[in-house]
Amino acid sequence: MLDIKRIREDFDNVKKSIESRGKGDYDIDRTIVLDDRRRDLLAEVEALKAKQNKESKRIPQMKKAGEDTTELMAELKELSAKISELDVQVAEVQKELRDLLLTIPNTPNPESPIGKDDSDNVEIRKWGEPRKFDFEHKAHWDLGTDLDILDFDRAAKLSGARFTVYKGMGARLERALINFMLNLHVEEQGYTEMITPFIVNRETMEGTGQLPKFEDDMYHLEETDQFLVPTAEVPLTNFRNQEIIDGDELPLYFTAYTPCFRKEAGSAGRDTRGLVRQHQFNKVEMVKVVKPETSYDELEKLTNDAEAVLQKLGLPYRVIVLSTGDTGFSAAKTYDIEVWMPSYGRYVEISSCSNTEDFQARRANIRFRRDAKAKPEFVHTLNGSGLAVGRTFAAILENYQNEDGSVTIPEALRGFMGCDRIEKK
RNA sequence: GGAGAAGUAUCGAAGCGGUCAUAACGAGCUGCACUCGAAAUGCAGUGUACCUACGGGUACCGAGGGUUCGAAUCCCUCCUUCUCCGCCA
Repeated sequence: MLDIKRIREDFDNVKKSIESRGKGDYDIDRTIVLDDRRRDLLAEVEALKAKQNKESKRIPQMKKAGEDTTELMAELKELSAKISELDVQVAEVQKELRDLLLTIPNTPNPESPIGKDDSDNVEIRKWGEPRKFDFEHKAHWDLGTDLDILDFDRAAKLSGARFTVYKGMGARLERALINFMLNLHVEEQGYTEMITPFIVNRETMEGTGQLPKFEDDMYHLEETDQFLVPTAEVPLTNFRNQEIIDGDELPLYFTAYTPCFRKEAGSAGRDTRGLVRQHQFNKVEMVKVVKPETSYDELEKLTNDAEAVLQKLGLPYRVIVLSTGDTGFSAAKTYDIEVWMPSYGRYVEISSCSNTEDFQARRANIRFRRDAKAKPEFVHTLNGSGLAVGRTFAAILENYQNEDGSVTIPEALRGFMGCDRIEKK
């Protein structure tokens, strides 16, 4: 959520920045109109309340003095009615303003390339060389099915399209990846491991920006008005919401494995085969809660932390910075990490690392105090996948496949797997 | 799921429908004094947000409603925690 004060004071720049994302259905001009109205109403009602407080205090005094309070009470009753009326109006305007602010995306960082979509993203760096195959390589869905470690058909029978059953060494590999990633983040990169709820309430989803705009993409439990998490970013970022954190505690580094649930509404026909786009997938997520002046350094480190996973697995990747038009709703700046996927013949997104600055912190009300006497300030929050496990699984199958259909296990995973290859039984 | 109890500022905790609630009291924290220094002690200060004609004003006692001239206090709904029972990995 943007600061209404900032919108007021720097209106032209904020508006220009938002509009660099491309067309949106939000009306920024209206925030000022509503805020003006809010201020007027507040001034009016607060003056009346001041009078009400003052006059009401006279009643016990008058009673004590034996005076008649009937007239004053009648007067105050009228005043009270007027205040109630104005209070309703204030509440309405405030709600309308908040609802509007909740639909306005974050202002992109000025360094993000201006552009309308992913075609304007800019490659920052590359690591590793895509493998040249001297045999006809297969896609991971065929490899997985042939090795009998992935079962898409029976998953469809259980649940529907875009679900997968991992079987035998497939399940083992998925679990190995989760453990490998978590160990790396915890032991070498200083993150605190968390296991969070996979179901969260509406307020929590609002805090990170999934709601109110993207409710259609989320799995909703109607009876209790709760949601299946679309990413661990949601519970991890909101973990300290509504708190004023002691500055000495910062920065906070959290990591968690969760399954992620997404309806993938609007992506019909895209990536229909394989593990790339599922309704339920596993992900290890990293979240940072930091002081504002450090957040861009932290973003670089966060991105490096995610890259380390791919480097240790020996998977070729590139890092791109998203254009303003492709940057997510809550983010000010985002690096995507894309892994080389032979079946696609291109790099495929496997991690997304974002600095949301104070956008989520405002929504979730996460503040900190630099020292005992300082005023509370909003923190900056960052999140990044480290990594999407299913896509990593797919990348390993495809990049490490052998001519006979077997798959070599990357060095770093062998301790978790207890073997160095998966082959047909 | 059933019965009961409780949610007050950083923590503990008091609080009759108003006149010592701008939330007592205790602890913590900050500053000062005392001290070679520390402890102990003493004194002072110490919530958040919004509005502002910068003089002040308003709101917040789990959340949201209601009654009243006036609500932390009375009523209703919901949430959370604790205890007991039931069920259960």
